[in-house]
Amino acid sequence: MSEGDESAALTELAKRRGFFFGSSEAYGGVGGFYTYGPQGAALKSNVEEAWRERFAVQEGNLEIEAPTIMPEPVFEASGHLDGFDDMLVECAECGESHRADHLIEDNSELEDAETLSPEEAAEKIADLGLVCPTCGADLAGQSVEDFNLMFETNIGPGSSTPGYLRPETAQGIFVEFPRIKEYARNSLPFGVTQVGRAYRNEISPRKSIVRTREFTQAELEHFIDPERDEADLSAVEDVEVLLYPATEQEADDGDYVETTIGEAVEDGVIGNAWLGYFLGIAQEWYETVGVDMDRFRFRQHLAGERAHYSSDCWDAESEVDGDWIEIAGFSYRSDYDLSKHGEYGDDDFTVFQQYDEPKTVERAVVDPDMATLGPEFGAQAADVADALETLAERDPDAFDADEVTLDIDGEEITVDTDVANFSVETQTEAGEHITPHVVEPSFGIDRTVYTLLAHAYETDEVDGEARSYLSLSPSVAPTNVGVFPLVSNVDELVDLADDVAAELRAAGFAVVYDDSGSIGRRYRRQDEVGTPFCITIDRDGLEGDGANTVTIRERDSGKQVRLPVDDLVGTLVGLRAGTASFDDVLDENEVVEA
RNA sequence: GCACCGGUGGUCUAAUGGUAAGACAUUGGCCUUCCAAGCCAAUUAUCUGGGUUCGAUUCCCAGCCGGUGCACCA
Repeated sequence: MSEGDESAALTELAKRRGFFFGSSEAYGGVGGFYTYGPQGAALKSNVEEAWRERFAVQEGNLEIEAPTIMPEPVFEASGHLDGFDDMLVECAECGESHRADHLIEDNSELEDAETLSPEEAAEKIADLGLVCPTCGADLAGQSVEDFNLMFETNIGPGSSTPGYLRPETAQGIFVEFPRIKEYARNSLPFGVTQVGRAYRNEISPRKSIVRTREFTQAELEHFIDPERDEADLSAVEDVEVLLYPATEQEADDGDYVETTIGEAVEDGVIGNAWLGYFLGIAQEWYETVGVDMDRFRFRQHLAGERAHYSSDCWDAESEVDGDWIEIAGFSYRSDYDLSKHGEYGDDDFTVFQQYDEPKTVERAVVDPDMATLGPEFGAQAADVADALETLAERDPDAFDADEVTLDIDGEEITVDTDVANFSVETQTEAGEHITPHVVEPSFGIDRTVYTLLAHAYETDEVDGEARSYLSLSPSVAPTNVGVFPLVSNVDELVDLADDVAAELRAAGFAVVYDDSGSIGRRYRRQDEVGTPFCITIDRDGLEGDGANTVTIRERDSGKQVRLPVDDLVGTLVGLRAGTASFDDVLDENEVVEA
């Protein structure tokens, strides 16, 4: 398939066969919002379930579900309120939009232009006589527009409690950390996952479901003690990956690095073992759900691309139509998020870590005699006591004298040393409070779905007829199996087909029953939505040696075998789980020639 | 948000200043039919608003939606 055709063909298929389509089309449509049709919703749900199974259940992590709307202070703490806010100025001549704060900072001494109001920024642009970097036209007089990528709303009546739709699911995890750490019995490391919607009021949504204004993320926040918790790479060290490190991206003849997780971590290509671990299990997971690993890579963020608090960051990228699209990000976020919420929020975002051996320390302490200080200093008494405490920590020798001198808001105050009740005590410290570091694998579910569809889209020829089909993995295919009576006007065939369909549904399979038109048309229909297996009930399955048998056809090869009805559920369970291949089924049963 | 291109049944296309053609799909019927078979019949469309005009799906303007490029992507 040539470049450019893939997404066009996919979009057409997606609309026609119910994977996804632009939403609210009856009202003219709205940019950046998509509705998943029946096939797409099932596929997406299967992908989410597969992610849960791997990243929550198998890893022993904790899944939560936080609200999509949170109050303003959450986003003040997270930095989204400021950092997500862009000031744009548009050139009247050529129509280019530029970051107003960047223009001002580049052309003046000002280093914090983003703190200016839009009006102030517009004035500044006029004062500095700034011109459009693209065409050189004067920008004076152009208005500066504030654009925040978060959707704003009001919580409750009135506008006193502004809230925002979360721009990423992660904040819900960070904000609830104080409760979750209790649940986790204050023991690091532990991981918390969340699968849910996030919202960004994108300036320009593009490429169907690749960049939308409402999307689904699956995020894992793995909390560790950076001093103690080391990643165990034994399960992933031999996993082969295609890496595109920052150094290679910057080099003139930069190339991919084919290596294993173990080697990449050892050589320092991947800067952090925890990131290496998650890259490894992500690589394997993507393969099981059906990403074409020849069109998949891990790309390291360039230094300028990374947030300042992140020491290393990798994206998982898939290739569609010649473009690489980011489908997951793996970031070492240090203690940035929890520290910020600890600073802004009321609760304790630290974890108490016990030392292996309790430490004995000598500590200078005071126990100020408030009965004396109170009457003497009145309202200042508490400040004096605090100052004594501070002094004891900083300069215990000061208490050797008869008097100590304190500096209270610039005022010199002298008190008798006795009043302080100074002593040096021997204390036992069992541990310390630390702010955990966070390793964040963050997956874009919609982009994963898009990749799976694009990578699964195939065309070939069967008996001279062109066909298109989706070679989706049986583990995520929206419909597991089609059930067809060969013809619809023979009661015995229809009855057995009904029974088979009911039995498979009872066993938990998504079944499509279809008795319309020719058998070939029914196969094509299922091929096109990626149904991996179709079961046909024919006359040979009703009588004689073949009584109570059916044929099962595999989507990609079109090959068929005949097998007893009683074996169906067991066979399909193995095929869906990936513990059996269709080749195994071909070996064990009578092959039906077309 | 800007620029360019586009918007006709479910889908893909055609045509037109005088209400729209085809293919595929879909539905019903015939047919004991294993890979989009055939025959008969049926259903379904000019993105929205304004303007020009006797008359606009067609021409003009604006908007919306989509594609591409720019910018943006914390």
